[in-house]
Amino acid sequence: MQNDCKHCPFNTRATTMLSEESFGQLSDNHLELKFKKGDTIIKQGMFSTNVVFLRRGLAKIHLNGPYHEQIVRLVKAPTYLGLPTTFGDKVNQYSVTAVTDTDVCYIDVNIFQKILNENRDFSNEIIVELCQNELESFKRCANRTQKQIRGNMADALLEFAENIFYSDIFTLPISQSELANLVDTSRESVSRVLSEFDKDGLIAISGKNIELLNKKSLRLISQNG
Amino acid sequence: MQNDCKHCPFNTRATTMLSEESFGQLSDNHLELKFKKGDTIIKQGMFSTNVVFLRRGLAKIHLNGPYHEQIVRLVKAPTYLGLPTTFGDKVNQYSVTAVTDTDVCYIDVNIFQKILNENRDFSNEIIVELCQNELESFKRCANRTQKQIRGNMADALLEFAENIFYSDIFTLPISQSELANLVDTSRESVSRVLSEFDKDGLIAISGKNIELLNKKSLRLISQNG
DNA sequence: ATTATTTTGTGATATGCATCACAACACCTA
DNA sequence: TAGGTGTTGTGATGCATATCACAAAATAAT
Repeated sequence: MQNDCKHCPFNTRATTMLSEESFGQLSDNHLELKFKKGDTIIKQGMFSTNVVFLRRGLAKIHLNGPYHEQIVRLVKAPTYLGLPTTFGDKVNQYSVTAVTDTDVCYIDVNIFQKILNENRDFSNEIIVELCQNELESFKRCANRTQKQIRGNMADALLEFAENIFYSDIFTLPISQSELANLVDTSRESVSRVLSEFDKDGLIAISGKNIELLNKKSLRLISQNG
Repeated sequence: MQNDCKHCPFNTRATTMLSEESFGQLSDNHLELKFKKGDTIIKQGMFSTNVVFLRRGLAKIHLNGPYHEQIVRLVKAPTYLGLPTTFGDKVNQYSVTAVTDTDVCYIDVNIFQKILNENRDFSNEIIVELCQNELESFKRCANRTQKQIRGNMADALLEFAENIFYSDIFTLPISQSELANLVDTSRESVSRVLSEFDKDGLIAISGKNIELLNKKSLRLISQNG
């Protein structure tokens, strides 16, 4: 509604090649929204007729586990959210919550499907992304279950620095409780391990700010538990 | 090579609608193979130019974890295997091993891609399958980490009965060691829990044969840890 | 500012499960 | 039929980490 999608800076190699008609429909059938940190972007159990394109920001995917809410992964822009809803029974199977302030586009499901069908590059792109997610799930599964806390914590810190913030200095985007949930441990263990890492000179903590001082050692810890 | 794909009984709603030309190319560019229980169907690290269609049988997906091989899931026919290879760098990112005797088709990557591009129903089908896999990964992740051994074992047994063998009496398709690996525990714990379940009258064990006697209780255990 | 609420640090304790150890089977091979 | 090789059952022990408990610090609310 607001903008012309054709000139959106978030177009990828595949989406820049859409037809004029597709761009027109897309422009007319999307909704740009801003979410504040902590806002719910997708709510598990709700009926939805939109795909969500996360343009800017960081979000967490979480769902109802048998006992408590479980964060299964952090996702960073740009990415599409809610594809399993779109291609399933139109009921959100997980929740997505903004971890930072976030810009998203809600795209009507039918338009999205239509564009997908008319643009093989785009549908390939989606398939590639889904395949990569699958692989990551597999690897995370193997890691989480075989490593112990220090290893998983080291992984998480390296992940933040290398794949999310692209800097060895960053502010923890989530609370220690959430981090504990994400790496499958307890809040207290997260606190203890961070203290240990700090004491051992691997990281420097000041409040929520963390600097990785010795990534080599962190990688070693990641490998040796 | 062997058969005409058009008359293959494993065609789905989407694949029966392929063009004559596509069927011709498919027939000329696929390889039907049989694998014995224990055979390697896909080998992690190997270069591959094929998608594998699992037509009949049961297989396990496993990959190199940080310390040891990790089974991430069992898959049953019909399904496509190796999609992340096809849509990635053509190097297998995981291994697949036949758990029962198995029939598969090796389909040339280029043909597969071509057919995918020419058939929106088929590519939708693939996207749907990938989305479902993602959801399952999420749920399994939440379950595995929140439940304890008895709960995960109950899940595994119910999964065998309800989603794989469609019968409350079945033969364990994998060894206790493998099962332990799959449910993230030790071989000894698997043995112990099975004994307990048997002692409590929830299941009846004779050799590798298992009968579920009280699925309601198993579901309860699944929920309460 | 002052109170209320959430987040964090750290000790003490409890426990689920891995690991070790070894015996009893089962299964293939010669 | 024996003898190797992998699988399974079950006790004893140890350890990583969850849980409990509470204080300190930070953040939000009034």
